Amino acid sequence: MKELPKAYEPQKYEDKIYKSWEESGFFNPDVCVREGVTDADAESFSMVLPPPNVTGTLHMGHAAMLAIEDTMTRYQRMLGKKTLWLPGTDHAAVATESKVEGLLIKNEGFTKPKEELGRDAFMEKVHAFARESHDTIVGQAKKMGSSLDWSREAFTLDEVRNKAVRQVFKKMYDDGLIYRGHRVINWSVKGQSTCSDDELVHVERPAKMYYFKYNKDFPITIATTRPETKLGDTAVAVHPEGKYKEYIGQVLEVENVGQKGHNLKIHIIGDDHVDETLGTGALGVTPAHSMVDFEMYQNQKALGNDIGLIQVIGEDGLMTARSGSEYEGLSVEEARSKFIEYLNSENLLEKEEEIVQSAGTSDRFKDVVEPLPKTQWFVDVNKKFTLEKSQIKGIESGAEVSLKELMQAAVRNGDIDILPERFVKTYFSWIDNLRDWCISRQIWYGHQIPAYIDIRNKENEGVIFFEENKIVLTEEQIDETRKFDFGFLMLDNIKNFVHSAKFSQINFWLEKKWITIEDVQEAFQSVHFFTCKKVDVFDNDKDVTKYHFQDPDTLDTWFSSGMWTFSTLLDGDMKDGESLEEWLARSQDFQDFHPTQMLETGYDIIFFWVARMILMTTYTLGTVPFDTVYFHGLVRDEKGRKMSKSLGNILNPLDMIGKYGADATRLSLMIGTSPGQDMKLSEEKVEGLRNFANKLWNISRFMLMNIDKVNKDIEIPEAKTLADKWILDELLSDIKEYHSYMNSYNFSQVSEMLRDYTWNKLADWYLEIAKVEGNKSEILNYILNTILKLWHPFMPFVTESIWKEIYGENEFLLVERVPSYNEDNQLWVENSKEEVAPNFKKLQGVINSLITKIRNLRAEKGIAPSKKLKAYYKENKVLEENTHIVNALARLESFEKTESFDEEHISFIEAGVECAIDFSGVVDKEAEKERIEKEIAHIKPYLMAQEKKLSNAGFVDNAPEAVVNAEKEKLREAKEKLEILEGQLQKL
RNA sequence: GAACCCAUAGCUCAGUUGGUUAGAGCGCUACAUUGACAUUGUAGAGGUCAGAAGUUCGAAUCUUCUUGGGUUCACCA
Repeated sequence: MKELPKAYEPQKYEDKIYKSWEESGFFNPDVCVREGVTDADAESFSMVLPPPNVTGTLHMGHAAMLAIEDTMTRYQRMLGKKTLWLPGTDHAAVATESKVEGLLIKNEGFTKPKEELGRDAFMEKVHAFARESHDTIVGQAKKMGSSLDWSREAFTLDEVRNKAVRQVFKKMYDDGLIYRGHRVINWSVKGQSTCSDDELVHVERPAKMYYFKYNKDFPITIATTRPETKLGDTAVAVHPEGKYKEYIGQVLEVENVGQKGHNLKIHIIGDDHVDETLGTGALGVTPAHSMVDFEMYQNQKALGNDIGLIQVIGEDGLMTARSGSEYEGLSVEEARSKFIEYLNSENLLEKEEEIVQSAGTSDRFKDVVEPLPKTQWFVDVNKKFTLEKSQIKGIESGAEVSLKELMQAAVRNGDIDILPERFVKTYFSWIDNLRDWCISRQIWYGHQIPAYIDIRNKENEGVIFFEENKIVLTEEQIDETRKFDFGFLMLDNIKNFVHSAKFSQINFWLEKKWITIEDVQEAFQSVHFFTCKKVDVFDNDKDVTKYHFQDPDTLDTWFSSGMWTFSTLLDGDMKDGESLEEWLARSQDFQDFHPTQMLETGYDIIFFWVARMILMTTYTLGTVPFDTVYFHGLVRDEKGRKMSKSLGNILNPLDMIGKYGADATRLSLMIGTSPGQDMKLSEEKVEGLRNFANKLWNISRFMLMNIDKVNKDIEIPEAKTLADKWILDELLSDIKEYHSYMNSYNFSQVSEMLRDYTWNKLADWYLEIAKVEGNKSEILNYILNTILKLWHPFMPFVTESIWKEIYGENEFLLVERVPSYNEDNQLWVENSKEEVAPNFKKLQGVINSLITKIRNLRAEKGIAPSKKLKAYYKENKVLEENTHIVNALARLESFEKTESFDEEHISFIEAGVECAIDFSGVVDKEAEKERIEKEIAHIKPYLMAQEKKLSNAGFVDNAPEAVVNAEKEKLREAKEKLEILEGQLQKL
């Protein structure tokens, strides 16, 4: 006999409970084994938390992710597995840097923060922001109740991950998969950086299509929405078999395009991609400012026809000198007007057309990207390499494969399951269209590309790595270095150099005559560390070559997060001279927990992250990163819109937790949702589930008041009454379903089923009966323990709070075993369950409304109830078994005690009770019989016809085998169904 | 242009390989209320499962088409 407070107030319990979990150490599987709550030889379950970006705070999408993953984790832990859910955050390179830039402009009055602050000071701001953001995120994750093993927390940009990144980069470079290529890339003028194809968001906008000729004599009209780029045209592409084919191969000199003296050599080339039905049927080729045109340029080059490439737009978004003196320095818009003006004045413009165009926009910087030719780092996804060791189905160790093939094999051959299945199609169609991955970014925040350029190599291509940890400097190198007065450290023998703005640093290295990777690492962090490129800037007077220094490129953030499943499991620090393989081999966590079992994330990052993890992991390890991918939907507001600040429709998880508790917030993100389907969330839903949490609390409160002596480990007790049997049997069959739903990740179904059991069956029915029947201590104890365990993965706080209230502060529901289903425990005789159980409720309802009606009548007419009433109903057979009804009547009796009924009202109640009897299954049984008989009558003639059909030799011999088999299958199915129906009839 | 998803009660959504009388939550209506819980209880109303055709003994479920909404990718001469 214990008593809980009257209402559950989440705010009073949640922080305390989370703290107790953390202090217990049970989020850490090692502690669980050490403390004996998990068997040392138990199976392991591991999952990484998709690391949130350190760009701010968590939103509802993160909350959904945390809720689902925590539920998965807690379930696995309660199954007794060694369970690891590994936390971390993502530095989110571009996103974070541009966010900080924006904040500095907005809040601190900078206009160009990076320039104004300089590298060190700016990076300090970024790091401070990232730290703060990280702390917020961790705090929020804890508020949600996430059972993450914080002792293993990682960051995509910390030292261990950086070393892993450098190793994998080098491996890929050595395999020839990473290369430096000059090609057209997406350039954000605003962000002064490249963007990968996937980072573009296409935005529809109105545009004008201009039809024109380069000059009066030019035979072919072309069309474009970007006239200013036409100053850099080097070819016109026509269909090889089309109307202009006679021109193919000609080079037409076109003078004075756009301005006097701007002459172009236009090669007429044939290309299959040209569609004569579109535009003018010919295509002006601007290799420098269009990806498609660049490909044509490359194709021509491969055929030995160098059509040339003219870059007319610079990285600053302004026209270059190559566009002509009148255009140089103009913005693209100004250049466009000027060029159109020119075309008009020369009467070259044939037509203008209003069209809608979708423009590639940088997701991070929000400006329309400019395709520009640049030298960048790429990962070649088509090049074959030797995969030394492979555990992937269909790929032998030592096989020659490309990254694309690896990514395909991992999913196609069943090593990775993707749920819901339809995303498999999305995945493959993405891979089919995958181009080489541009991995370099011209920003400061991120993993610096671990490659250095030899400035004395004119080609700018001398990329070599630090092969050894420690490099001893020769006298020659030291002399060489001293020649440069701007702080170069020349590493001649390995063709590397380090430049530091801090001369003292360089001098220190020169003094000690050797340098280590750590020194360079340190330089990364604390001093300016530049790669440098030689540019064509000459000062003719002094005849001195000048060098322009450029900050080193950093890696696309997905390069490091692509390694997340294994980089997080690496042991502390990499030892000197150790290879990645050796490092992994001695990392216990990697041995224990990789591949992970589950990856749970939003479908919006299937390409960015999921695909890249598959790429990086299959390449590096020859294994898959995870066995199953589960995609949840995106959280939208109640009108189905994306949550965004500008719409002001953001529901903040912390607000929800504060108002309704973490359990309600979590459940609202799981109940009524299905995998991969977007979910609409409203505050009302959270509120409703807060009510449920309170209900659970009060159910427990009531049950405890009726339990004599609590027992944590109580076995299933004996059922004494029909009601006992019913409620226990419902529980046992729900346990069976529970596991089957949990194993197929049907969390919505599970929670609805549990809610139905807890609220509708247990609270509304069984507990009412228990009040009357009494003496149910053991059954109540057993049921209470069981539902708390079943609910725990979903509602960890309220269940753990109740558990501790009952069994004491030192007990942890967190590591209890979830009840398993056992066939032998099934108590109920099948038909009696169906016959009686559902009707308890309906009878109660009828009686209840009778009470109401009688009461109203009494009020109206002043009529008293009969004292015979109770006895009358007690004689009724249906009611004999149903003590609840008896009780209800007893209530009526006592309620009406002082007055009396007349005949009329007794018959009125009789009619009502007859109605109740209708509900009680007696009549239902007949109806059910009738229904089944009807269905049998429906199937039987079909069966006979089908059998006749199949015994007909003419049909069997002449029809195709597949058809005959299909007919046989249908017959079998129908027979099976008939058997089931007849079985049901038998029971009735 | 292509692929995918969605259309089921007033709203938000479930509905597992086709098979009972299509379900839940919220909302609504009526009633109850000293009780573990008003963050409550009981009951009720409300659905030609978007439309059409087909396959089938049987279709919300499978096929095709149509309509409306959405997402993603691509193209944009």
